Amino acid sequence: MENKVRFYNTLTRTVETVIPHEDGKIAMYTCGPTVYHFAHIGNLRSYIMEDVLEKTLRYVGYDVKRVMNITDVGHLSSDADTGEDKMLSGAKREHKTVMEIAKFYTDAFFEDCRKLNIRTPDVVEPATNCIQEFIHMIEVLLEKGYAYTAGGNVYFDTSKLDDYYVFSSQSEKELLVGVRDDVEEDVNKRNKNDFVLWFTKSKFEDQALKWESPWGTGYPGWHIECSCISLKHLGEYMDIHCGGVDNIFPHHTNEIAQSESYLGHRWCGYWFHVNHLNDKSGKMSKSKGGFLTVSLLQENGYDPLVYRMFCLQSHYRKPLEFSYEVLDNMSAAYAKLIRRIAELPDEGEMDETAAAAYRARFSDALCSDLNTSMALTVVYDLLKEETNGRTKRALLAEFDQVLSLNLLTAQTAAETAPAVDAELEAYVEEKIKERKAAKKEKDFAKADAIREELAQKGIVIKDTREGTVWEVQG
RNA sequence: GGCGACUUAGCCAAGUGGUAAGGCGUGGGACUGCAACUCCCUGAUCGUCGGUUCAAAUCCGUCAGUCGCCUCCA
Repeated sequence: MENKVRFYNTLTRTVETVIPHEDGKIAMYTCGPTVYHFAHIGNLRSYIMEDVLEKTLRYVGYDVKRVMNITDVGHLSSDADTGEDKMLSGAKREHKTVMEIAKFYTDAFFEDCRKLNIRTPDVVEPATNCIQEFIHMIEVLLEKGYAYTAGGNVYFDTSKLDDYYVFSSQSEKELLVGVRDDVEEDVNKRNKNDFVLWFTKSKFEDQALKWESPWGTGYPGWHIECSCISLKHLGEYMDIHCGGVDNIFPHHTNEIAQSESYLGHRWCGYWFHVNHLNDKSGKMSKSKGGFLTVSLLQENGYDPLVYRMFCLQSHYRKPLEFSYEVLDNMSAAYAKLIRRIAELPDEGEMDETAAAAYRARFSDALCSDLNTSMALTVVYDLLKEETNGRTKRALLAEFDQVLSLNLLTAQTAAETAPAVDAELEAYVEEKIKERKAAKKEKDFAKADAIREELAQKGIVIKDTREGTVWEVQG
């Protein structure tokens, strides 16, 4: 039953069944955040979908070990040695040290993840913890002839590989360097796609983080960290490597080049890439600025889980366009869903026949290239199913292990309303009593006046079958 | 210029050869003094043109549009 999770493998460009290197276990790696600024909701889309993948694997019975790095050094705005380090510019912007910046934004990242019910990976490793490992790998690459030094830096020699462009059918000839105006070409490179493994030449006035190395004092290139950190914690064979589609080239391409050259054998068999969240003007990007964060959504009154649901109702390989209109749509859908579930009576005998059928449908949806939209449909179908509330609740709790939408534990609007003091409560209860009397005497004008009076104070009343209820509008 | 993805009702979206799931919204109805909640009903032939096939949203080709990558990016 385990070997049935299928998803699109960027390496083979087909949907494949995952067959792990070690039976029953999955070694999974995720490129973590660059902690020079807040993660925006587009970044978080990837982490949400990867979270669903991880939980799906666990749901069907795999023992998953997941590792994530934190890029706290070496991420230049350009791969030439003239680019400014993003950590450094973040520190300058906020008048803090690089380490303070890293700490602050790492914490902020995991706080966002917590709000979105994204599980923290089993291992989280900052790049700055692994400098010795980076140096070791670079030494081996130099020994094996896959790397060379030039102009003070160490470069990976892409011409030593038969198949550098593993993810596409592009050839070196077809790739243009400098199609964008702002890219500076590094004259030290032997081949246009060679990339830096170690920098010693730094033009930054205050490069805060530097380490001794056989090539001089300096700092690592961007790609080396993911190779080393994954090897350190997951060993020589990794099953699934995840990230956003924009990492396919050059980052993941370079990781493969380094890792397989270092190891001398095939490294990772399955590559899972999540497509971008766009807004009307195109890709939401950290470097473009003006991006949306989870905190901003909350300030605008949205439950972060509404955003999670927004992501789940789409497919991870499709570009998804963000708009407040669609988020409002989802907000209504989520509130309604939670309310319906909250009303399910916890009664009856567990209906095993129905449960088995729904379990099968649910896991089939997720195992079919992570069809989260279909998984949500299974939830809706279950709510409509002719079976008892206890069975539905039990299944929903189970499905929520993967969906993580707080299906049963989310609070309805009434429950999240601000607390009211006793005085206000007495006042409202009195008014409701007055209104009830007015209604009894068919004095609807007075009844409506009382309702309006309360509404002015932000109190909304509703006549339900069980009597009049009220809540303070948050 | 090269590579790649996407295009299904007002919006989101499933569906990979046999005559279109689901959600939100809209409209109508039931309930309610009214309203809200809830419940019921309500909608598309699948970007264009052409081909393959007994049969295509589903396969092939074409055109168009949108988006992404090509050393900042999830």
